[in-house]
Amino acid sequence: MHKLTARQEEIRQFIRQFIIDSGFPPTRADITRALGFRSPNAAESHLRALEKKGAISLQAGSSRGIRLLNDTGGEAESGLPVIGQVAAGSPVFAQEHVRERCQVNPGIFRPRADYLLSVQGMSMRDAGILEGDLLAVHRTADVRNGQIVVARLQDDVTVKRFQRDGYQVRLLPENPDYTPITVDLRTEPLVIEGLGVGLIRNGEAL
Amino acid sequence: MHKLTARQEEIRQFIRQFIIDSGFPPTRADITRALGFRSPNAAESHLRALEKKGAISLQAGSSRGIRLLNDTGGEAESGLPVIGQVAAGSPVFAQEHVRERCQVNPGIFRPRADYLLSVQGMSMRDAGILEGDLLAVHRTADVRNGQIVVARLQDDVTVKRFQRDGYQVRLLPENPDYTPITVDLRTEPLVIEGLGVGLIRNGEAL
DNA sequence: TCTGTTGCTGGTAATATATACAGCCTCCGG
DNA sequence: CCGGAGGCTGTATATATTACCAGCAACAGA
Repeated sequence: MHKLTARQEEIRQFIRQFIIDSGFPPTRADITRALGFRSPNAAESHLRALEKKGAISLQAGSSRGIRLLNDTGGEAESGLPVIGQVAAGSPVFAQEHVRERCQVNPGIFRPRADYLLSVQGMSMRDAGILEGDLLAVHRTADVRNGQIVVARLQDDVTVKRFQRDGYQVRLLPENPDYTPITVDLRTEPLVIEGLGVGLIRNGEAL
Repeated sequence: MHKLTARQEEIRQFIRQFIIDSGFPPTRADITRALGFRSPNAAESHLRALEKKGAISLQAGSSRGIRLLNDTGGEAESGLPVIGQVAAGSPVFAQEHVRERCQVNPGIFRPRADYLLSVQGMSMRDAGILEGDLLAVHRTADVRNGQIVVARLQDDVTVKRFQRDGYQVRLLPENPDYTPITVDLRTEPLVIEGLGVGLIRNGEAL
C-alpha cells in the first residue's frame, strides 16, 4: 500500500469513524459535508486516489460501495480470514482466497495465528487434523523439526510435519496411507508458508 | 426483542452475511434478488417487520441504511468459559470449574457453543479429538445417534459417540484400545450434558 | 366474524447517489 | 519548462435506491 498524504489519511479516518458510527460507509455527499468541500467531486477524486493507493476498494455503481482495506480497526474486518482452495502460483495469503472470516481472537494461539487454512485430504489424520478442519497458521518461515507446517511445493500447498537434515527436508504425513515427501533444497524449491499453531473444527465435521 | 419468524431470521442472516462479505448493508434490491422475490416491496415490508421487532434499525432516506441490532456476536462478552477437571457430583457448567475464558465467538459453531470442555484421555482419538483439546459444547439433552456427546455417568463426565436403542444407550469410544460403555436407562442414571459442536486445539498440542 | 400479522406481486414517484466533464491552482521532480 | 499528482470548484445526468400505493392469500387470535 502506498503511503497516504495527510489529507487522504484524514478522509480514510472519517470513513472509518463513519462506518463505526453508522454501520455503513458514507456517500460522496457525506464526505463532502464532513470535510467542508463545496463539490462532491472533491470526495470522488479523493476516493479514486485512495483506491489507487490500495487503502480502499470501490464498488462501481453501488451506493456507499466503499470498503476499507488493510485495516484492523473496523468491526467489519474483525476475525481471522479463512482460506480455502489455493490457486496454483499465487500466494496463500491473498485477498482472493479469503472465503469468509471466522470470529476468533488470533491471540488464543501461540504464536498468534494470522489466518485459518481449510485442510484438504486426510494426510494428517493421526495428528487429529481432518479434512475440513481449519488449521490456524502463523506466517513464518522459521520452523523446527517435528513442527506441523504449511509448505508450498511447486504450485501445491500442503500441511505436513517438518523434518530437516542438511539439504534434505522431509514432509511427513501422519497417516500410513500416505507417503512422506522428500525434498532436496539444492534442486527443488520449497517455501514454508507458515507454522501450524492450532485447529478449529466445525460441528458438521464431528 | 420479539421472536423472529423463520423467514425473518433468514433475512436477518442474509443481511449479516452481506455486511461481512461486502462491508456495507444490502439494498432492498439486493435482498429481493437473494431471496428470490419478484417485488422489492417484499424486502421493504420484511425490513419494516424486522425494525418493529427490534432486530434492525432503519435510517430513513439513506441508501443501505440498515443496521443490525442486538447482534449476539457478543462483543461485550469475554469469550467462552473453558471447563477443566470436573469434580464428582457437581454440574459440569458450574462457576468453580471455569479455569479461564477463551476469546472465541460462540456463533462460529452450530448450534452455538455454550462452553469449552478440556478433553481428558484419548478415547476419541480416531475422531480427531485428542487429550487437551477443547471440545465446544452446546448445552442440550436432545441428541441423536451418531453424535458426539458429553455424558455424565455416576460422577464421571465423559465424551463419547452416542447410540441409543430403546432403553439401551451405548457410549462408543473412537479408539480400539477403549471399550464401549453400555447403560440401561431403567437401572442406571445417565445425564446428557451437551452436544459436541466443534473443537479448538492449542498449538502446544500439535 | 373482524382485525392484525405474515408474506408476497406489481408498479411508480421522489430523491439519494455515483460519476462524468470542464476547469483552476500549487507543488515537485526531471 | 513540462508533466503529473494533489486538491479542489461547479455543473450535469444517468441510475440506484427508498418509499409508498393498491392488491391478494393464508393464518391466528379476539
